[in-house]
Formats: sequence, C-alpha cells, structure tokens
Amino acid sequence: MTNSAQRCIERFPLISISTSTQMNLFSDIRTVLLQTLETLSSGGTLPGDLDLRNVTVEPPRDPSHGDIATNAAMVLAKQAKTKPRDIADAIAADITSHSSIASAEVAGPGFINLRLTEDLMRAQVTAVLEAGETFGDADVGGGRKVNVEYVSANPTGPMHVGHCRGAIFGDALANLLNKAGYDVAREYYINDAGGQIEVLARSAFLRYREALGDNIGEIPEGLYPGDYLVPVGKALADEHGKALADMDEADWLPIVKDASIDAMMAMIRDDLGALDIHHEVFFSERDLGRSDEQGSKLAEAIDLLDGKGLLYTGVLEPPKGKKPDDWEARPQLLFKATEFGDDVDRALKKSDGTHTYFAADIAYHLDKYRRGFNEMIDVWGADHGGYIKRMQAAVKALSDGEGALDVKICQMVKLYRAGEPVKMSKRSGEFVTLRDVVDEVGRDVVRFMMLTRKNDAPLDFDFAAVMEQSKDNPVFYVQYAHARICSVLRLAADDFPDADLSDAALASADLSPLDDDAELALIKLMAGFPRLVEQAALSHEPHRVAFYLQELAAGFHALWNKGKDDARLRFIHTDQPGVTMARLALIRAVALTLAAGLGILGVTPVKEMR
RNA sequence: GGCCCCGUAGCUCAGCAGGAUAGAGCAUCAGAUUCCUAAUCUGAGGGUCACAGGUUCGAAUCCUGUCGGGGUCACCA
Repeated sequence: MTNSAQRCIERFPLISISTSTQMNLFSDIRTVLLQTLETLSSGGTLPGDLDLRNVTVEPPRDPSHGDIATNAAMVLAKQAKTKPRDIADAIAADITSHSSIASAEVAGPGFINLRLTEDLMRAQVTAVLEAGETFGDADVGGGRKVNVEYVSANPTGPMHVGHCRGAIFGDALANLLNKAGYDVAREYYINDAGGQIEVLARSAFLRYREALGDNIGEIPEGLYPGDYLVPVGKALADEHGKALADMDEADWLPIVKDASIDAMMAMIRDDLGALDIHHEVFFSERDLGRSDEQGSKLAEAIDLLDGKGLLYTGVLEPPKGKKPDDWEARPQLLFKATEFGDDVDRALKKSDGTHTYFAADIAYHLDKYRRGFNEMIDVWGADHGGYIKRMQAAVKALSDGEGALDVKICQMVKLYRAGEPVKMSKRSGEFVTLRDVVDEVGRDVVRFMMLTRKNDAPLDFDFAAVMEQSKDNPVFYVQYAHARICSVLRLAADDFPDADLSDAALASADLSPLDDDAELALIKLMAGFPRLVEQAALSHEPHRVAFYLQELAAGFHALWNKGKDDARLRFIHTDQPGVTMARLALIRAVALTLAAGLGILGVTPVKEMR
C-alpha cells in the first residue's frame, strides 16, 4: 500500500485535488490543509520534503471542539524539529484564509480544531441530492480488480443457516468494495472433487433404485439421508430407466455424480437467490484436474512451485500434544510453507498418491491470480481458521509476493427462539436451513442482522427479537427512519400540490433556513458517510456500515422529535414554503444516504411501515 | 503442547489507520403524545478497557508475557 506512487501524490497535494472526483468533505478539507502545509513549506516555516502519510483529518470526539480536527502539527513536529504548538499556530493562522474555514483553534498537545462555515455544511446537502444513490462512491479502489470468494458450500445438500452469515458478509463486502471503486468479482468455489461427492452419488443412486421400486430400507450409516435426494433419484429413473441399475459401479458413478452435483448446485443457487446473492463465477474444483493440451491446472500449479524449488518429498512430524492413534510416518510431497510464515510444511499429495484439497486450492488461487486478481479475499467459516496461514503462504509463493490474500473468518451464529437456543442435530436431520430462516423473517431482516456484528465475533440471532417492531430491533429502526422521511415527503406533496419536490428541485433550494444546531449536526453526520465507506472498504468490514446507519437513523429520529418540543423545527410549514423546501432537502438527503448505505448491505429501503 | 480469534458499563456490543474527558442499545430511574407514524425522543446513574511490562509527545488500539473463554491441529473437505 505504501508504494512510491502514493507517496508521490502525498507530496504534491495539488495533483491530488485535480484527481479527486468524488465528493468527500474530509478529503476536501485534507486537501485544504495540504495546501496550507505547502504554503508553509515554500515560505520556509516547514521543511520542503515532509512525510504526510500520518496526517489525518477526522471528526473530533467531542463535537464542541469543532467540526474537524487534525493531528498535523504533532505528526510533523519531529520532522520539522519544531514544537507542535508552534507548527499548529502557523497552520491555524494560514488555513483560516481559506473560504471554507470559519475558524481554527489550537488545543491540547497540538490539535488544530477547525470550524467550517455553515454555508459549506449546507452545501453538503446539495451535493448529496445531486449525487443521489451514488453518494458515498469512493475511489480508494482505483478501479483495481479484487476477487471475493464466498459461500463455497459443499454441493452435498441444501444450504443451512450456518452458511448464511458468510454468504451475506461476502456479498455485502463485495458491494462495499464496488462502491469504494474496486472492480469486484464475486466467486463461488465448488468443492466437487472429493470423497464427499462419491458419498453424494451413492446416496443419490440409492434414491434412484428407490424410484425404480426397490425396497432400500434404512439409509445406511455414512450416506446422506436427506429427502432432498429423492427428486434426484426420480429424475435419474425418468431419464435412464433401469439402465443404470444394470451397469457396473464404475460406469454409473460418473453419470450419477454429474447429475447429483448439477441438482445440488441448482438448489444452492436457488437458496442464494432467496437472499438476492448472485455470483458471477462458479469455479469447479474438478475442472482443475481435467487435462487439456497444456496439462491440468493442478499439475501446472505443482510444476510452478516445483520450479521455484519449493517442493520436496519428506516426512512430517506428528502433531504435538496429542498424537492421532493411526498416525504413521509416511513420505509425502510437501510444500515449503514455512518459508512463507506457516508453522509446518504442508502436504500436496495423500498417501495414495492423489492430490490433497490444499493442492487444488493452490491451483485455484493461481488461476485467480492469472486472471488478473492481485487482491483476493476469501470468506470462510470459523472452523477453517487453521487453514489461513498455509493458503496465504501459497499465494505469496505462487505470485512471488505480488498477490495478496485476505481471509475473513465468520464466527458461529447461535439461533434462539424467544430466548431459548434452537437445537440442531445433523444426525437426526434436524437442522435449520437457510431457506427456513429467510421464509420466516424475510431477506432484509436476515441480511441486516447478520451484519450487526464484526465478522470475527460470534452472533446471536433470535427469531422473535428480529421481528419486533421497536427500536430494539436495528433493522426496524433504520427502516423506520427511511419510511418516516418518505411519509413526510408524501404529505408535503399534498400540502404543496404545485411545488416541484424532485431531487433536482430540492438541490437548487435555498438552504439558508437550515441553521439549527440539530440540523447542522445531522448534516455533519451525513457528510461523514463517504469517509466511512472508504474506511470500511479498506478494512474489509461491512458491519461498520450497519452501525453507521443506526447512528444516522438516530440523528434523524432525534431531529423529528425536536419538532414535537418546538413546532418551529417541524419539517412542513404550509405558510413558509422556503423553510419547508430547505428542510425537505435535508431529510431527502438523509433518506438518500440511508438508501445508499442499505444498498451496500443489500437491504431494501422501505417507503412505508405497515 | 502449537497456532488463530475473543476479553471494554449489570447484559449485548461499537470504538473510526495510536489522539483530547472511552461510546451506543438493553435493563434501572425521571420525563415528553390537542401537532409531519410515541413503532419515537430527552435526561440521570453505571468503567482499574482481563492482568503485568514495553514502544512514544500520547495506547482500549501496536509489541512481549500471564490469566480466562472459544476454535483448530498429518492423510478429510
């Protein structure tokens, strides 16, 4: 990230002004600050060659300090060999000459607290109305390609609720990166090559015989008992009649395998569709092993690592602590993962000579890298935490350090029903499917709730609580704010039948009536959205959007209620069209911001609550 | 035993690239409804940021160690 090109821009702030197209109050003010620093540099107050990377422009924790605070003086003190307070005084003196800055105060160890002009704050409202749902679009991604791989559930049955969180997290992350200016690909890796697929095929074959009229009795231990394979068996019977039953296993197995995988993937796509999740690429593990003129991708990946001298045949130590009963020393083809930060070297081939899952995954990530994805993000379940280091080691190795893999681990979701844990047992087939949850509470509720915790913290999901229509329920709370605004706009249209209340008209309204502290505070909060999008995107944390939306909704609800205490602050005044237009512009901008944020989460902003 | 994640108010959790007096919701207590959806809002009390060191102008945040909780640990996927 800290490459020389970026530093170059940092050192020539005037360049970054012209390349910045998105509206972002904080980066705009940072630009103003950098201009001041340049002025001080050329005037000799500061040295010419400053490292400005740690100079931040952010909202002060205490709003009474001002609108925006910067740590510039403290960061630069050492480089300039000057006391922070002296630098701060110089900056403060110069920066107030800028038309956007109402005042600058030096505080504490050298903070500079800036107060912006009310006109500049009000201009944010206009900018939001002009941007519409593109408000918050950023360019931190710079159009770079990033690959987000998520869900990747084994195609052996319907999706259960455990898959839900990773699916939604990955999808929201993809939306977020897209909004932040990345070129995003959404990808699903189909684990269709392992032993579990044999089990799936045998289970389906049993259902096929059942469809032909055979008495199959109990489903044997080790096969999948679920009813969802019954239609697969029936479809096989319809298509092939008795033909498969007369074949040797070696002949029917590939046929049944293909049919089963196709059926399972159709089911999974359908489940994902219920959450409005649509991947662009479904990548098959089996395809990695298929040979074309160049040989298989799997063989190619192994050759690549071998060519770098990173493979050898050796014997791994038994795991420390507890040694498995069936452990035996055996020579295997190993990858030198330890050279790239992993704890031990990792096997690429099993004792029977076939390749490991890890080998296929290396080939898969090599393929992503070769498709131009230098940045890759994988979303995995908590039980795969131990797999991160080796995969990152592999990506480093195969890309000579050029590719970056971030792995986001989603912790468990615990289901509750009115406070009581929902019991699930795989053996008895009593598990809650993803479809069950969506059908019961709705897509928007599931999506929002799954994003109300950071990904690496466990999450409780209570069916009763998430359906509650009260402020305890964050989904409802945010939706209600949006609906309330829509309601006001509907009423205003009745009160002012001749007025043009389009976004364009509101954008050209005179906003000078917006001068109450609560109104300006709401604008400030709204103006922070683009910055939030950037930071959430850079840290790969979509949950920050969900928290921000709750804050913004709270700001709106508070303003609404101020109108109850003080009638002059109500939004609609039938005798004062000018004031009304200004306030409608404000709340419409808030609605657009809420909608933009909900759009990242993949939640529909509703226009009314019933 | 190794590795990874977590430990912040009574409870559930935020804490924004290290910043100023650590925040929100729930719960508790006190209030607001002739009025745009009270499905909401306002205020009060509540903290040794698990513990101990270190890094620096400054640490809940970064580093090391300890304690506690969870996950994971050749060959499966």
